[in-house]
Amino acid sequence: MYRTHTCGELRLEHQGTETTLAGWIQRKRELGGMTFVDLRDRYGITQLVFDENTAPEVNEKLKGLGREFVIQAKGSVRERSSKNKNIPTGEVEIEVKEIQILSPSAVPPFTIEDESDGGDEIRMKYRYLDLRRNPVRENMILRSKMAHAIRSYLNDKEFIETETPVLIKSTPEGARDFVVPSRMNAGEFYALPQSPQVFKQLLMIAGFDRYYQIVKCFRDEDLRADRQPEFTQIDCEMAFVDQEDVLSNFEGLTKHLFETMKGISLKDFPRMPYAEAMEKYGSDKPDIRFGMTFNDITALVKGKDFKIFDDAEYIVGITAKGAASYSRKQLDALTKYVQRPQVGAKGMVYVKCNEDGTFKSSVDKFYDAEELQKWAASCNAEAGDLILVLSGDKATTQVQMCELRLEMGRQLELMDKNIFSPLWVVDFPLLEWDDELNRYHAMHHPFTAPKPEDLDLLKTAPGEVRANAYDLVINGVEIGGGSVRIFDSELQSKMFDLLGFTKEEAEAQFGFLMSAFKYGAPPHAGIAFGFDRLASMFAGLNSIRDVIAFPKNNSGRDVMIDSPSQIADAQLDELNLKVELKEK
RNA sequence: GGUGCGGUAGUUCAGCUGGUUAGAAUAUCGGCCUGUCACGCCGGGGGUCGCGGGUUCGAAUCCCGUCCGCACCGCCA
Repeated sequence: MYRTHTCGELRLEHQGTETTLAGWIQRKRELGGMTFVDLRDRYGITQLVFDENTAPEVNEKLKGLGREFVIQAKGSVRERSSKNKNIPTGEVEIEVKEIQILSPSAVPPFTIEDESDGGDEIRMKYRYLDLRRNPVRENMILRSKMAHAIRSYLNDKEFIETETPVLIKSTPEGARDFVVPSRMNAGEFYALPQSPQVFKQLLMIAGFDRYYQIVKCFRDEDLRADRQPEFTQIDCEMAFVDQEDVLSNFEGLTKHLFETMKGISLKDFPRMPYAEAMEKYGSDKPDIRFGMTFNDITALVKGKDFKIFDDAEYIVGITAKGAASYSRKQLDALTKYVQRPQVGAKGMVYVKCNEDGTFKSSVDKFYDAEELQKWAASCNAEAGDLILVLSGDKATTQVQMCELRLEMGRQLELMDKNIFSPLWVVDFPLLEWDDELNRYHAMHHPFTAPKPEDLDLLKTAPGEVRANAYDLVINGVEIGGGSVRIFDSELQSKMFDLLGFTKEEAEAQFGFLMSAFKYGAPPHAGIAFGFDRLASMFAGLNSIRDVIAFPKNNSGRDVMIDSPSQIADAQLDELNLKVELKEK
C-alpha cells in the first residue's frame, strides 16, 4: 500500500494517527536543525517535519531530495506548534519516521506553483508538469464536472448517448476536412468529422428520438484562442420537435449548468432575430451585457455637403455614456483603432455632447449645433455622452462599428466577467451569397430547413429565405447553434440543387441520406454546443486551450509530442502513398 | 495568405537614441540557521542576446532575410 491518506485530508482530529503519505515535494525549508517538507498531491499539501528526533539515516536520505521528487513518508500526525491558517491541513504535521524515494525528479524547467514563473510556450512543452499546477488542474476538474452534469441532465430526459464514427467521408461543403489515408483501399481517404451531423439525423430516422454525444470534432482551419483543430461538442438531436422544443430544452440545460456549476440562476433567454442583431449590434453574436446599440442616421446626416457621408450607403452612430470627457488623444487612439487593418475603417466621426449643452464634433464645419442636436436625439445621447459615427457600405460598416462598440465596452468597463447575458439569435438566413464561388452556400449547413412561410422565395429571392436556425450566444461568444432539419427528400434535393450540386454529386455524397428520407423520416431538429468554449467561459478564461488537457498551438502543433510529424517510408508504402511536396 | 507584438541566464523580464566585463528577480548549487510555511542571511555557478546575412572601427541594440511563439484579419457549412 502506497498511502493510507491523501495529502489533503489530515486534520487535528487525526492527531496520533500513524499515516503513510505519498506525493510530490512541493518545497523544502531547511532551518538548520530541522527541515520542513511540503508534500503535495492532487488533494492538497501536508507538512512533513524532520528534526533531531528523526532517525539519522532518514535525515541523511532527506538531503538528496529536491522539488518534484515523488516520495513516500511514514510517520505520525501531530498538532503543529505554529499553525498555518491558510491551508486546510495547516493545523497538523507529520513527524516522519521513514521515507522512501519512489521517483527522483530533475529540476523542473518552471516552478510548479499557482503563480508559475513559466510562460505559455514552456508550459505547453512540459504540459504534464503544467497540469500539476492547481489552477490548470482545477480547470480540468471543472470540465469533468460539467460533462458529468450534462450527461446526467440529458440522460434524465431520455437522450441516448450514441457514439458515431470518427472515420467518415469527406464533403466539399463547410470547413476543410482532416483526412486519413486508407491502407486497404488504395488511394482513398477517410475524413474526420466536422460534426456528426448526418449520423445524428440518421439516428432520428432510426427512431432513437433523442440523441446526444459529447464528441470530438475536427476542422482543418486556422486557429485562434477559441478555436482548436480538434474540439469537443455537446451534440444533440431530437425527433418530433419544432424549434421551440429544442430552444426550451437546451435553454434548460444551459440554466442547469449555470445553476449547478456556478450557482447562478439565469432569467429566460431573450430571442433576437438575426436581422435585428445585425441592425442593432452589427453582429450575429452580440454581447448584450451592455447597450450602446446602433443608430442608423443615414437619412438624417446626408445632404449637408459632407462628401464622405453623402457618398456613404450607411451611416451609423453609437452613444458612449459619460464619455464626452474623452481627450483628443483618446479619440485619436479610437480612430487609429478602427483604422487598423483588422477593422479597416477609413476614419471616425465623433460628437461630444458637453455637460453645458454645447457640442464639439470632428465635423463642425458641416454641421451646426442644431444639426448635432438632431444627431444626439437620434442616438439617445444626453449631455456628457460621446457619439461615435462610422460610414461606408452597410455590411462593412456594421462589422467595423461592432468592433468599435466592443472596444468602447472594454474601455468603459461594461463587460463584467461575472455577468452572463445569454440570448438566442434566431431566423438566420438560409443561404449566403459566395462571391468566390459565384453561388449561394448554406449559412448553417445544407440540411437546414427553410421557414415554411419563406418557401416561395426559394425560387425568386433565395438570399431572403430565412431558416429555422438558431444560435445560443453568451456575452458575445457563440456557444452553440442548430436548426430544424429538412426531412423530405424532395426539398433536400432542391437544396442541393440551389447549392450548386449536380444530381450526381448530391447522390454520390449524400445518397445514403436521401434514401434514408424515403423510409419514413420523422421531423427532427438539433443543436450543438461548443463544450470547450462553455468550459472556458465557466472558468472565466478567454482561451479554450486552458480547458483542454493537451491543446495544440497556433500552428496546429502539439509542441510536447511534436506532432504532426513525418512518417516512415514503410508506413507510406503500406498506404500506397508517395509524398512529394508542392513547390511554394 | 495578411497585420501587429514578442524571442536576452533553467524561467520571467530589463537593457535596444550602437561603445567597459550584458543585468534584476526567481530557480539552481554551497555555507549558516530548531517552528518555517513565498522562511531568512551570506556566497557561487549559470548567456550561441532565436538563426543567417549586411551596415559599422565596434551590433543584444540599426537594416534585410528567415524560423519560432502569441493576438487578430482572411478562413472556420
